[in-house]
Amino acid sequence: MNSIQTTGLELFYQNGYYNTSIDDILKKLSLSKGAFYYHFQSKEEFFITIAQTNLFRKVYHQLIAPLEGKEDPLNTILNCLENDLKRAEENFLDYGFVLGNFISEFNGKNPEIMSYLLDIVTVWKVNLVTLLQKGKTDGYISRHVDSEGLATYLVSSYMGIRTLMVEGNSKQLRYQYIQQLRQYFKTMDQPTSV
Amino acid sequence: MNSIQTTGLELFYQNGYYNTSIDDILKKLSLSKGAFYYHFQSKEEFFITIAQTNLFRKVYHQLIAPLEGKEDPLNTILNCLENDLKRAEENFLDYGFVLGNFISEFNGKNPEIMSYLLDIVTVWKVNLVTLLQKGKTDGYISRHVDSEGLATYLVSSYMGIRTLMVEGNSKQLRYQYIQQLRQYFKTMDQPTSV
DNA sequence: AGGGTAACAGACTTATTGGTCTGTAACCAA
DNA sequence: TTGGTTACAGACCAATAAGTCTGTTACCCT
Repeated sequence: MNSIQTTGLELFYQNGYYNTSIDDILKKLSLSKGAFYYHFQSKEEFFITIAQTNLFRKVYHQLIAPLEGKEDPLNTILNCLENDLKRAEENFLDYGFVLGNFISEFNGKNPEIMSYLLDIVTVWKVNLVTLLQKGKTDGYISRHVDSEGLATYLVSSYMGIRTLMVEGNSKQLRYQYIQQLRQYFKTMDQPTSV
Repeated sequence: MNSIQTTGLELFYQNGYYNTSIDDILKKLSLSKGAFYYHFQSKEEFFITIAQTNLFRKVYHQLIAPLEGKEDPLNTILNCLENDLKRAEENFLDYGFVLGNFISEFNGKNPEIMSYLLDIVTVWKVNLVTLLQKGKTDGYISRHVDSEGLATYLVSSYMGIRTLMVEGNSKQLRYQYIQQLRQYFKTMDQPTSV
């Protein structure tokens, strides 16, 4: 059932995987154990299903899709990240970056789940690299920029700022982060007149 | 007992707080429940003690102390971060950035513990800001640099890269991260000849 | 020596966990 | 109508959790 997955991701995100019981999810939906184990083999298989569908869809929708079909890569990336930070900020309760939270939770404990999570990161990064490369051939970005390195840097810094933003002054953090990124991007602009 | 705290932090770091039982810690030390509850009131109070002493000491030792008494701030910071990434890389099993892991684990679940963790982040950030400010007055850093913003950016990006480095190619990630940081820092250098 | 206390040992309690199993209501084809 | 399958309900089970409680050492002070 789709509602089980949706609620599952929601609670796993809020409380963490190990800290969320099947009963918690079922209670919220007024369902029984029988319902759950009819559709899923185990808690682990359940989470993997969620990761591959709901979680991936979420990341794609928020961080990859907004990049498609745009012209100026650096500004597009900047806007995409800023929008996502704003969305997190408006959320009364923000629990950090979903993907990042799960990665740090499963690291060293469940290699199989880890690989699925890191796959999602890879897809995100590959999309960034592709966009940056295209930006270079299109003359938006200076050719001496290391696309791979920049993508790594973007992903990591974004994961970090989302982790930090759980404290109070998320607005200021977002402003500072975007400002620094903008400053950095300036050094990579390829003046269109060249 | 100090060994309980040391082992406690070790296991909490490896498996997470909620996924580490008191028995796990005691089994590793061949101690009994009585020993633990004689020294600590509860698991929570135990962790808070660890956070305030062992965890803080660790962060201070690795990320703050190496900055003290140095001249050139940007290069000092760069070297400090690079050394810490190398140390993480050499660790056969790396479990990410201790502080970052705990922050994402306790977020939304235990506000009290969260505040202690965020305090440590603040101390780190304040030290960075102070160093950057000093760098400006000493003529190492251009005056138009936003120290607060840069510190935020450094902390967040470092937390993120440490989270990412748990996958296989940590060496490449470290290289890319440091390279990007170096590139960024170049734009802030104040030529000493000016 | 002996009384007292600090520093434990470990059995026990209660609550919660993931998972199993039997039962049952609704529906659909023949 | 009936037989069977789908989609659940919920009691039950074994394992594990944090925390309690009653001992029992070892040592210090007098």
